[in-house]
Amino acid sequence: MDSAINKQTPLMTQQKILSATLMLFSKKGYFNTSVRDIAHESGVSIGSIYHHFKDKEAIASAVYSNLVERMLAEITQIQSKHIRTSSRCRAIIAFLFDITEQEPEVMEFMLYSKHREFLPEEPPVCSSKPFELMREIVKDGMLANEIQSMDLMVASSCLFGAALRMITSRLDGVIEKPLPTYLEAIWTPSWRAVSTQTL
Amino acid sequence: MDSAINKQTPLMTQQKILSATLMLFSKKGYFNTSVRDIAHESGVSIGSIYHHFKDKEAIASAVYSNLVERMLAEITQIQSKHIRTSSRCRAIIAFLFDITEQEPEVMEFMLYSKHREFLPEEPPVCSSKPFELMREIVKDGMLANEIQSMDLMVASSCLFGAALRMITSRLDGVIEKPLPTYLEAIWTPSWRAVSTQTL
DNA sequence: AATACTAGAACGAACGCTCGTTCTAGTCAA
DNA sequence: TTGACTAGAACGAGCGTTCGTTCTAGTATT
Repeated sequence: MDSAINKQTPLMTQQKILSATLMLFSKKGYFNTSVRDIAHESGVSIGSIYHHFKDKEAIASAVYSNLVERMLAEITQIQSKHIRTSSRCRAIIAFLFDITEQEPEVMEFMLYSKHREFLPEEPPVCSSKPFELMREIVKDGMLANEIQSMDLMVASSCLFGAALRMITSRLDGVIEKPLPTYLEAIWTPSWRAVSTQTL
Repeated sequence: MDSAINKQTPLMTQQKILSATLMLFSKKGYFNTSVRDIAHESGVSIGSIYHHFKDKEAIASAVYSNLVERMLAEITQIQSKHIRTSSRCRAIIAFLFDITEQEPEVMEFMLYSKHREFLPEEPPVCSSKPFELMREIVKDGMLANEIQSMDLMVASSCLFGAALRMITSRLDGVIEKPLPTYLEAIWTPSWRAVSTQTL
């Protein structure tokens, strides 16, 4: 029981299913992707897919919560590595820009798909934990007097709205250069918008 | 022909179909709305629907281009009524906030649905005419030295990103108060982000 | 070591249902 | 009577899902 036997299959199969699903969903969307497509793309049979997941929605749900958890972990780490609010928020935007370039499917699926259409249970993205944490960070920034005191939602939108807009534009193919190119250009005015300091 | 007879049906039927469709699409999404649903909601029969529109996609396309055209007209008018860039942009945000409250379906459909999934031909929203016009206005603002000179996409994202984020948050039900309440709160930092003047 | 047994992972043909679309019949104004 | 319009039954394709089965590996028994 306690021996280190390598069972090759139980989690690996799930992973294959999940990553194929993320790819297909971000490329074609939930409704244009059939379970057969997932089977074909992942190399896992339909029967096996249904052995591991209750139904198509459960696959989507697993993909989604994996990504949310990963985002949360990353942002939590950023929070602990930086002290000043400005460094924290800047690092968050840098992270979001990087991941948009390296794994566009992730961002595509997180920001750009209407989860409510196929995950009726799930709350909207912007009330998910990572977004809540971002607002938490902004709130701390106000308490520390780094950010002007104002409505929390307003401040968060001002700080991250521009970056998020750049991300969706990039995913739409409206921006040609990689996002990290624009990090400074976006960060300076974003921070200027809410900072207590007049630059 | 030129008499004032009220033919009840020719355009009215199309309008009934289009407005029922907008309502259903924004509530349940394209794929969760069947043509039968549209028939039932609009009070127009399936046969009649297919008499007026080639297929389901054509209905979606008509809804979409109607909205885009309407937006464009509105923004064009704003452009001509205001001279300074700041007034123009502020008025655009005010308009977007108003329409979000009065006809949330419109904004829901324009901003929040993944058109590429069901309108493969259509370019993404942010390269549609209204958005282009908004960028045009920003560009003029830079030439007039009202807005700091920087990448056009960056400036537009900074100016409108926060407002757009507020809109999607409101549509998601994360914000309880009507958007126009926040107009000043959003506008001040948004403008501060890109203005040439240090406030 | 050889055998019998068990658990669960993998498989894909088949099912039933819903969808978009077509078809045929009917209505009404000119 | 004609032609634009309406109606809803009928059709067939494609979907998500189920099910009976086979395959694989680990375990217990001899």
